[in-house]
Amino acid sequence: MVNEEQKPVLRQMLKSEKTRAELLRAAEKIFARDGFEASRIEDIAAEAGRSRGAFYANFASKTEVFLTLRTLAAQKHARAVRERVQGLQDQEARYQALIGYIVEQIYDTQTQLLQIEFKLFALRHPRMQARLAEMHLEASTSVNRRELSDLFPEKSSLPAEMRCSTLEIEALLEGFALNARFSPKVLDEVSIQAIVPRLMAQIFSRAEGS
Amino acid sequence: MVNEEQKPVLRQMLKSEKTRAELLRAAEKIFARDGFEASRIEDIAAEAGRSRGAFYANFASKTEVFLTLRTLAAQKHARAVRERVQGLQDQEARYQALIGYIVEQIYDTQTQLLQIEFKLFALRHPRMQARLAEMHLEASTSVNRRELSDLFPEKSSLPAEMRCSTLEIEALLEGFALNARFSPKVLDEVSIQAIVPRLMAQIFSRAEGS
Amino acid sequence: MVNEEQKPVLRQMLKSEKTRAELLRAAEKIFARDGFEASRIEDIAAEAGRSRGAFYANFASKTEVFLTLRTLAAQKHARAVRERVQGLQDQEARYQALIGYIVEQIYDTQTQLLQIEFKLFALRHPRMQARLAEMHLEASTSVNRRELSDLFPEKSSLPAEMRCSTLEIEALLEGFALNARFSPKVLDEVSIQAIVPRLMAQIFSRAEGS
Amino acid sequence: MVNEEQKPVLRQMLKSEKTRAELLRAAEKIFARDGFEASRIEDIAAEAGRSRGAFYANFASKTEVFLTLRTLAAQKHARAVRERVQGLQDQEARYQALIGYIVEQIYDTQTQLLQIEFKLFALRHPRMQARLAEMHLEASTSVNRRELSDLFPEKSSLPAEMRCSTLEIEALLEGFALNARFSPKVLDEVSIQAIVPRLMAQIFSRAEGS
DNA sequence: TATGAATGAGAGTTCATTCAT
DNA sequence: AATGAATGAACTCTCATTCAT
Repeated sequence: MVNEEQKPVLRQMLKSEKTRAELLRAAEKIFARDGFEASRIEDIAAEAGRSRGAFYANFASKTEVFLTLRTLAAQKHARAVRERVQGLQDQEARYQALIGYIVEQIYDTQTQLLQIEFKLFALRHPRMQARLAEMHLEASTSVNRRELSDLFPEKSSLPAEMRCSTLEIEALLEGFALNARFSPKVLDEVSIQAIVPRLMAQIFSRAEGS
Repeated sequence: MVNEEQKPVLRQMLKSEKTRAELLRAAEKIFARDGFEASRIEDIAAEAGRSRGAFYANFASKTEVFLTLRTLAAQKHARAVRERVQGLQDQEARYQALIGYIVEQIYDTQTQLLQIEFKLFALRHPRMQARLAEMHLEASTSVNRRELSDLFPEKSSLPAEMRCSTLEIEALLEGFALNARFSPKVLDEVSIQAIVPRLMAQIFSRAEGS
Repeated sequence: MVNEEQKPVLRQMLKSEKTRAELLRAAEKIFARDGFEASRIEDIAAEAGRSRGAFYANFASKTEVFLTLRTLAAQKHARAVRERVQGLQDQEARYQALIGYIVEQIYDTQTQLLQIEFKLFALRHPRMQARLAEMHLEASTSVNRRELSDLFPEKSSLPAEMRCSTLEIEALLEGFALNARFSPKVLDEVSIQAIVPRLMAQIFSRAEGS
Repeated sequence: MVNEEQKPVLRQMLKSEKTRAELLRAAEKIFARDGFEASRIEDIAAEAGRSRGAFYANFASKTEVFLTLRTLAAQKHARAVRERVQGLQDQEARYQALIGYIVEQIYDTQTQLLQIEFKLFALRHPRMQARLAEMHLEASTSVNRRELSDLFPEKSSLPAEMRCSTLEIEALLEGFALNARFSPKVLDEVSIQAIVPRLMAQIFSRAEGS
């Protein structure tokens, strides 16, 4: 049987995939906790229950794992939007689902802090900046375009504007996530719920209450 | 005579004040450019035209100079607001002056990036976080309170809300400054002028056009 | 039947011999190219089209394969001398054949560089040095003794001198091979042909033209 | 007085020069003992009674200190030749002085092993090789040319040949030094004294005894 | 026997900080 | 106060070797 020979190899590959996945999860946590610069490979490896060597068997460098993480985050984001929006026939329902998802994002502080880290990283590595920004926007708007094209007909026809509103929303998310973490007592959930949806409405060109 | 001895001492003090000022200016630039972690004392000293020794003669550590910088920035911010607003009798004029100043701030990327760095620093040093957040808000709202108390009477009576809107504005400024630097082509000056004032209005008046 | 079981075993042994031979060839190339210290097991395995595991299935360590290589080189050298000299009845012809073989050796840079690496290795591992030097000379002079005893009758009776001239010749070969590789433009083939045979003659006959 | 201010600075510079000199001496010893690749910065620093940091305050890298060492060795060599030869009016005396110096060199095993290391380094770093070989020969023959031009009139007019004989002599020195260290019992001082001067004479185009 | 993921000691290098001047 | 040589801990990354398969 073919399985007789493939099984061990397959098991090894699965094991290795598990190590890689563990390392990615660990890296995400450590990067968000300590920031890119202050994160130590050893901490990432330890968090994953692996050794430094295992890290370097799976990633070429600290930079590589960081950027890999961003690509995966973009994919995850795309999947999440799709899941929320698909199946909803009503345009208003889809809009509300989208807004709901975005507001939720503020509370996923780890993700938002990583986004901030990623953008700081990009603008501090001028050689990569243009490429990274392009990749980031391509990933973000490709989701929006496919899933939300009919939701904002007047905008979807203008990719440039779509990219722009994507960044505007991200600006809100990142700014509020950072400040909520910085001063959770002052910028608490109640305050955020009170203001963010109204700001979002402005971005989506909808007057409040319309 | 006393002067015989004081003059050189005075000159020394002035010289040392100049060194300190140069180092602070340099630190601000380098921290904004490279981030707190990646900034090197040597680069700061070199940018100031001084040596590592001069740095340590004026500051106890990298952390100290960074935090000193924040205090100074808060004072500078207070002075700037005062200058813009004072002398304007008309309430609407003062409001416009304030809004104008805030929008301007987005383009002072160095300052906003430093604010982001500062907040990231705070939330990554849990022991200091509460104290740093308190200091930051005290400095920010003390300005607002004194200068703007009659401008937003209903708010100034509620320090908690004032602190909250301060953070909301900062969230906007930081989020937009970061993303404008990350992707200047997409989030250009035109886009920012189109959206930020409207978002600001939401925060201030809590109703568009009110 | 015995064959039922031996055949696969034999096949396995042949396969493993091939692997071992491939690894040895690869090791020789990599060691000569990069030097003992800088050579990586992974490079050797890759050059042999095998994996790290195959290497360790055949050799206990990097050191072991390196020393094994020297033993094989000595045997190969012995075989080569025998093939050149045997069957030549004329003493002068045998001398010329020998000189010819030695001069050829200079151009086998890989072999000479490995000899240099081997001797450097020996003198940097004091515990092994005496043993390695003894092995090396035993291998080298055993060839000479058997094959060349009647060629230099007065010398073959003095093993000590024979060992000495062996090292003298090796000194020439290694020195010239190294410098020819270091500066091939200056120490080119013409220069080498012009000088090395004359130097060799000095070592063999201990008098020019005798 | 000018000294009042210069003294401390001068003392610091001297101290720093001493550190650099100590490190160079230590590096020479360690490189010769362990080889370039196996030498550890920590060992060099410890041998110099300094820390790793002191090493990097004086040299950019392991490679840099190694190459610096070669330049210094070339200068030292030039000085030594000059000292031996200058003041000797008789051409034969100068020739003998030169030969004597060269033979002596064989016993300076540390220097010869470093030369071997240097050449191995060069041919394993193809990008630098041509430049290193050129530098090396320029340094070596510039000595010979100035000091020995009238000694070998027919050769000094042909720089190419001079470079060639330089390499030939180095080949001898390196080959014999290596093998003498490899097997000191067999290739002892007596054997070397018996053969090397005669080989040298061949290189200098002088029949033995002429 | 052979694979290659994983280990972990140890390498070169950096840099905040100290200290003699 | 200012210099800059020196320290040494800590970093990223490499690689000989081990081990489950």
